[in-house]
Amino acid sequence: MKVSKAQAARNREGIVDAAARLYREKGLEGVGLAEITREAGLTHGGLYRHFESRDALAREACTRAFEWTITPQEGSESPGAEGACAGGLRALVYGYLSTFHRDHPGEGCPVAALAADVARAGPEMSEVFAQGVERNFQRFMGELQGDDPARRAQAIVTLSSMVGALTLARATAVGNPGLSEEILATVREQLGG
Amino acid sequence: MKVSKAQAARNREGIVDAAARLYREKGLEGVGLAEITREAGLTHGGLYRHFESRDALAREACTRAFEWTITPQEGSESPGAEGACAGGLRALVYGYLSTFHRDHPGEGCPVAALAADVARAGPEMSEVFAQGVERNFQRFMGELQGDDPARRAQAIVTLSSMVGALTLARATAVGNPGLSEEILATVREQLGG
DNA sequence: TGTACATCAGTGAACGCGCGTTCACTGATGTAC
DNA sequence: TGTACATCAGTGAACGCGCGTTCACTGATGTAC
Repeated sequence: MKVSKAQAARNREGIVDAAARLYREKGLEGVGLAEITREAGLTHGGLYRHFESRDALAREACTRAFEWTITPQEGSESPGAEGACAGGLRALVYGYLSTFHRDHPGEGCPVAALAADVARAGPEMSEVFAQGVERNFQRFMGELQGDDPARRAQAIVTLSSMVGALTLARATAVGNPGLSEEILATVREQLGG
Repeated sequence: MKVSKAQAARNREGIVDAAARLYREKGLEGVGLAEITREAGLTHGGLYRHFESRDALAREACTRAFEWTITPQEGSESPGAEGACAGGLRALVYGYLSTFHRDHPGEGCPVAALAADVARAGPEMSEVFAQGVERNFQRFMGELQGDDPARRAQAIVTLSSMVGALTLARATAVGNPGLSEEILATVREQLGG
């Protein structure tokens, strides 16, 4: 049956939200359209009223996932002995390299969850992704001090380390939990002081 | 038709080699058994004489991929002004964070290519992967100076940065080539001096 | 060394299954009068 | 404001396709005598 325009818009948002979460959890190749629409409380047939194709939905889901932001870890501000690290930055690093973030990719950083899939998903997806990455670099530069080119370099290096460490921690989490925790702890202490 | 034991062994190796390359190129979910056996010059039916299942082959392929080693980049030794970086290390970093490595995942680092897929592939695969990662940390520590716990920490941080930077560079390569090159250059100059 | 035959690596058709996509249909919405 | 009807979001069956896996079969290998 038909549905009000407002409800249709809400349904569309629900599909994008479900896709953004499921793709991060199971990978771009690991989820079908039936599962995504079911998660949004719909059936798969109506999906093409909203999206041209599976790839078009995946691109919107990727954009949506990039609206995610790191949750600063509470209690890691260390007001006394401040390391080689600006105030808010330490909490960001600790939040990103946390066991919770490692174990909840569906609500986490889209770069760590999707980058490898994106590299194989064609030019349009790569463009969407590159814009998200650039926006993250900009946002991260706001947290840093120093002159501009050096600030940007530091943002790139720090974010690369965080993405790499989280990726390694996830892949080793089940097979060698001690190693996984060691990677998280080592890199967050290095970056966060 | 039957085939000599020596030929059968060679065929088996060929399947594992093809799988190790194709999985790194297209992801664990992006290649079928038909394509892998075809690449090895065989048909798909006989695969189960050698491997219990698709997952068992994938595990062997992952082990095989971890036999890969970084090719040091020639001409990047910089014998005069040595940075904050040991001799052979600089060439390793420049080889890893090269455009060539970015564009040839099939013969490259299995961590950057497969980590995200491995995180979703179950406990046995995670164990295989964790062993490969640990072996890479050990190998990298051999290139570093300093006392042991610090050496290990440096190996973990450096490898995390390299994996993250290569992953980011690959995902953005088509959509924003300038950004992709900037990431590679920034991180290799930071790590390699 | 020669012969007879059991073994088994490899072939290719077939299976059930889930995928992305299409489409005839339903019925509440929203518009024209 | 009320009525008649066109619109179109959503349903669910159906499609062709490729997947992992199975299996009857082939015929060279390698062994027993």
